[in-house]
Amino acid sequence: MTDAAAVSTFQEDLKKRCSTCSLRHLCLPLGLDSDDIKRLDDIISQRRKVPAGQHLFRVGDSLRSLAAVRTGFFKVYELGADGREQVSGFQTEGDLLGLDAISGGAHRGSALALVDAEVCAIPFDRLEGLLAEMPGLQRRFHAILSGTIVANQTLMMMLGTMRAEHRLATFLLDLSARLGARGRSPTLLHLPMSREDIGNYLGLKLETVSRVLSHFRDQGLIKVAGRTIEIRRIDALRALVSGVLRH
Amino acid sequence: MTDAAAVSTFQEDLKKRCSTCSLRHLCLPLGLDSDDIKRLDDIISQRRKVPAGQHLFRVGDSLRSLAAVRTGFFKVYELGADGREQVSGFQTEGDLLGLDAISGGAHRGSALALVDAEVCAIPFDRLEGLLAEMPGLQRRFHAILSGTIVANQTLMMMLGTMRAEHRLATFLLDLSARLGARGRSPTLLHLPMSREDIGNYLGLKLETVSRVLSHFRDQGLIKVAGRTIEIRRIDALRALVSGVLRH
DNA sequence: TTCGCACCTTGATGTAGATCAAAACATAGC
DNA sequence: GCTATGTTTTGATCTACATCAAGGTGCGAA
Repeated sequence: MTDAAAVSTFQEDLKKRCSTCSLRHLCLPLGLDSDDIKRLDDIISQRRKVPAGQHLFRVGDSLRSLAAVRTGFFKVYELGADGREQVSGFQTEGDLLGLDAISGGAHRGSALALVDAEVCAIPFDRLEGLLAEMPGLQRRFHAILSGTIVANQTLMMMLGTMRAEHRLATFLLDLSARLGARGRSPTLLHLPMSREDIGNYLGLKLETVSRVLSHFRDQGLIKVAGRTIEIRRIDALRALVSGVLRH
Repeated sequence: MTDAAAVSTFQEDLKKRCSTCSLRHLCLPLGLDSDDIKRLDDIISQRRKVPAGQHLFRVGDSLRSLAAVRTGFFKVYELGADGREQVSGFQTEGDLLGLDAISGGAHRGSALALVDAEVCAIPFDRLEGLLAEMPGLQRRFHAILSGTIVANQTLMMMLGTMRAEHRLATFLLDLSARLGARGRSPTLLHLPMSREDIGNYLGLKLETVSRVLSHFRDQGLIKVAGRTIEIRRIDALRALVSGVLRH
C-alpha cells in the first residue's frame, strides 16, 4: 500500500480488491480472515461491465469463470424442451452466477443484465485450486452451492403449493430482505424487472401480477408507482405468507 | 486382502466398499481411480438400513453425514410457512441425500423411505478433508451439487410453465431414464410412491394425476396397473414434452 | 374367506388464474 | 412539444385443474 507502484494505481486497486470491497461480508469472502481474502484477491483480476439489456452468458456457453455481481441486477432464465422461457432467479450484489454450469461445463441458462451491471470474474479452475488449499473458502463455497439448492426449493414450494397472493407476498418479502442485507431500504423497492419477468419467475401471467399488486395496494399493504413499490405493512405481508390470513 | 484378519471379515468388507460397489459408476466415486476410491472407502464405514415408512432424517436434524442411497427409494419433502408439504424429490440408488443441509448445518427437509432402503453414511467433516486432498473427488462433489441445482431448475420449469400432461410425461421419462441408467428396465416402472406424492411433487392433485395417467392409457402411451406402469410409446411421450403435440 | 382400510379411479361442479381485449401510462426519439 | 413503442392496469370471458363426492380395487389381518 505504501510503495510507489501501488500508489500510482491506487484507485483501480482499491476497486478491484475483495479486501476492500463493500460486499465482502455477503459475497464469496464471507467469513474469511484477511490473509485468506488476499489470496482470493490474487485470482480475481478481472472486472467486467455488462450494460442493461446485454447478456453476461447464454445457454451453451462454456464455463470459464463464475461471476460475482458487483453492481446491478441480472435475471437468469432457461428454455424448456418446448421453447418456453422460465426465469430461475434474479441476482444482485454479492450473488454468484454460473453455478449451474459446474456440472456439464456449459451454462444451462442465460444471464441478462436488467440494468447496467458490473461483475467480478472468478476463474473456475483457479478457484478449484484455492478451495483445496483454503478450508474456510471451501466451506463458504459449499455453503453457497447448498444455499442455492435451498433457495430453489423455496421457489419450488411457491410454484407447487402457493396461490398467487402468497407468491407475490413471498417475492416482495424476499426482495425486501435481500436489499436490506445490502444496506438498501427494505421497504422502498425499485424493481429492475418487468411484471412479465416477475410473473414468469412466479409461474403467473403478467396480468395476474398486476392485479395482485393492485389488490395489495387497495388493502393498504403497499404503495405502487410503476416499478417502485413501497411496503407499508410488512407484518401483514408476513401474516399472509404464514397462512394466518387464510381466506 | 490377503492377510488373515481381512479374510475373516471378507463378506462384510466386500459389501461395505465403494471399490466393489455396483453403484460406483453412478455415485460419489464416479470418475475416480482405484487408489482414490480406496481413500474414500476409509471414511465410509457405516451402512444404515431404513425400513419402509421410516425417516432417515427430519427437518431440523443437524447434519453429521451425507447419505448415499445404496438400495431403496426415498422421498424428500419440506414444510412451507403455512404448514403445507412440498415433495422436492425422489432419491434412489446412487443419489446423495442431505446436500441442502450443508448451508446452515441442519436439514431443511425430511427424508422418508418409501420402501425398505439402505444408505451409506458419509461423515461430512471427513469428506471435507478428503475433498481438499483429492482434486478428482472435489470435482465430482461439485458436479453433484451443481447437478442438483440443475435438476431443481428442471422441476421449476415444470411447475412454472407446463400443463398437467406435460408434467406427468416429463416425470415418467425422467424416472425411466434414471432407472435405465441403473440397469433396470426403462419401460417397466414400479413406482414406489403414491399418486398423492407424485401430485405433490408435480404441483397437481392426486385426482389429476390419476386422470392424466388414465388418459395416457386410453391413448395407448402407457399401460397402468396400480403402481406398475409400462411405457409403450416412449417416443410419443417425448413428442408431447417437446411440444410437437400441442393441442 | 371375509373384513377393514388405504389407495385409486371416475364423475359432477366450482374457481383461480389464463386469455382476450382495450385503454392508460411511460419513455425515447424526433 | 408530438408521435411511436413498450409496459402496466383494468375489465370480460374462458378453461384447466381443484374440489367435492361416490364407488372400485387390492392387500394384510383375523
